[in-house]
Amino acid sequence: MSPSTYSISDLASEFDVTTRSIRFYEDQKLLFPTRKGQTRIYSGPDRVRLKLILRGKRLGFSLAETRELFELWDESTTGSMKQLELLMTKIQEKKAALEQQLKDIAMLQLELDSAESRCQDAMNELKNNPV
Amino acid sequence: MSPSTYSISDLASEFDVTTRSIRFYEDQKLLFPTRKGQTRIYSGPDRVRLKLILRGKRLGFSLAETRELFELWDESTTGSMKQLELLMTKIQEKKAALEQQLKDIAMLQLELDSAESRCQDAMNELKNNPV
DNA sequence: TTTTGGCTTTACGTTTACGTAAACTTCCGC
DNA sequence: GCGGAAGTTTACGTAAACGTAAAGCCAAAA
Repeated sequence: MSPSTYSISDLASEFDVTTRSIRFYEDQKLLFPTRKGQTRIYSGPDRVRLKLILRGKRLGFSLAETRELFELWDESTTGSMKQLELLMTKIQEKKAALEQQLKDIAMLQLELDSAESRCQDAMNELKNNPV
Repeated sequence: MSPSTYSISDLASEFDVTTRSIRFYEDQKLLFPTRKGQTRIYSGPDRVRLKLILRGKRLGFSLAETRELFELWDESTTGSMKQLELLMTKIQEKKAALEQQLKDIAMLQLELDSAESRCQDAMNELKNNPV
């Protein structure tokens, strides 16, 4: 079964990032591993956070954005109505941004498909009509 | 009907970017407007290029990546088989990257939906059970 | 004619997200 | 008990993508 704690290099190799990056995320208040002496110990939830950070990055989220979401989420457990409404707003914003991204991807896929077939045509032409 | 040429501020306002950015893209060999005296004149194809640059940016493409695709595409008209094959490879790579992005978005949408309903629950709870 | 608005170049500054090197501790196997 | 691997902190360096003056050209309006 999957372990319940991880070393920094465990996570680094699993997600293919450098330990430097992981420490940097901690520096930016995105991760809060516990310590055993000086050594960082990462829990299951820590690991999930890292996964979310990286997913966010692949989608163009800045670390600051991701941190803001984490903070709102964390505060929401103890939060006032105001806090909850703010969180809700941010969630809607991100959802809307993802919708826009889906559109962008769809457009780009069409263009790449078109480019692909033009490219294919050119290759066939070259085969049948060598210079 | 839509004009066939554009000033730099036309494009800047249409796409909501600064003229500084547009000039920077030119500096990075992504755009090649003609000149009337010193003033830049953008054609329809130039405008399309800018749109592609910005779409790429929203999807996390670096300017260098986008430029490489542009260059391969431009060279493909006069290109050898080698060139065409390289272009084809790059197109496949981008398509694969977009597929990954679709997965990331799907995952994140699920998580945001879940967060949204938890948030909604917490808000209802607060309404029915005020502190 | 002057001044205003938009364009230009040049160049240094800034933010984000790390890379990289130095110098140090801790533990593990031999 | 010693070397090496893996961890740590501190701190300067870097690439990308612009921001932000500074200083000047040029055409239309006042």
